[in-house]
Amino acid sequence: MTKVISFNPHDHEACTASALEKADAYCQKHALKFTPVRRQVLEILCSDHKALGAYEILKRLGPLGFKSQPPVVYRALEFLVAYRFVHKIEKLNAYVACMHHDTSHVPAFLICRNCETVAEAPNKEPSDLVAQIAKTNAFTVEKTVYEAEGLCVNCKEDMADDAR
Amino acid sequence: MTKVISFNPHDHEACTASALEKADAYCQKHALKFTPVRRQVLEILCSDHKALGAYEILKRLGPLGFKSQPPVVYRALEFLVAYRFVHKIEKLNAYVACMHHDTSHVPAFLICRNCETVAEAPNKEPSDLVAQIAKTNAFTVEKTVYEAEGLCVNCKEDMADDAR
DNA sequence: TTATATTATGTTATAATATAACATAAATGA
DNA sequence: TCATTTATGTTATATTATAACATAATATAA
Repeated sequence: MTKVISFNPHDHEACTASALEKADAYCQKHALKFTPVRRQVLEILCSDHKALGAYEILKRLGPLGFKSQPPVVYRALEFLVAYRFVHKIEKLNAYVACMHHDTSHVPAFLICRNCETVAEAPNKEPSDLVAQIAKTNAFTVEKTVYEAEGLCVNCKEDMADDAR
Repeated sequence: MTKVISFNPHDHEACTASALEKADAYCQKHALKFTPVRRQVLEILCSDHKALGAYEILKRLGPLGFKSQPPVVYRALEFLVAYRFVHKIEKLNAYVACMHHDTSHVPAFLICRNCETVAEAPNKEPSDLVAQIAKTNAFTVEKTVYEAEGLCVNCKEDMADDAR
């Protein structure tokens, strides 16, 4: 189990560029239309490892020359979520760019309640727990939501510092 | 790992009575006010193993003599969720009565997209997956959301029958 | 027991999230 | 080119949730 990128220093330009390139390539390959709004929404979501609400994204689309009615952003999100370029964080009713589009993964997230960073787990296995329960009960799992909210290591350290 | 109650035939009267009794006892013991609205909301949620939206609950409160402004139900839910008598299903923005209040458990759910039944896992351990990621990243987990959506065994059988 | 504080409820208004429905335009396919 | 599908434009509205302030009920302390 390796470390998540979001809580650690990294070349964020490269991280964004990579996500966009991968999406570009995937859409090309599968004849999907990576239209300007769709690309821009993904780019906005890549700008930071935070989950953004649909209306926050919409607000940022405006100055970039896009229309700003809700369906504009919800349609783009629908596309991006359908093809897994973006995940919805159910706990927050908000959206994050996917960090591992190249693998068929079971997304799982760590959400820091302090800095609001959302980290996507770098794993590929489904949760043992849920998989077991499903199996025992002959339940066919189609979609999963695995989200843990708490404090990331950076915020814990900051809080410890403040207490001094 | 034992089977969940919700997808299997069971004495639902007893199941409801037990949930209410446990809540009663717990509130008594901890000097919590299990007021009429709070009790009624729990009873409504116990009526079936489905998740109900706040406004659906509100609609059912009306005929029972309760006020029907949103804060009425949201406050009751806030109490019930805080003390774990009820869980929120984030995927559905809806609420279910807790089936295992006697244990300090990590709630995990199986949601049937066909019959809408929500089953709470009868386990007590956190998800291995999320626990591992959290540990690797020194992340302190405070709340978790584990939800799997799919088809329950009953609905799968029904569909197989229909196809014949 | 009266004063005070706390907790719960009543009530109005509104914020935040999401979709329906129908129109037009652009791209694709026959 | 005509027909079909897919994407976008636009208006309206549905759904979920909370803020803010008032009153009432209950608990606590003097």
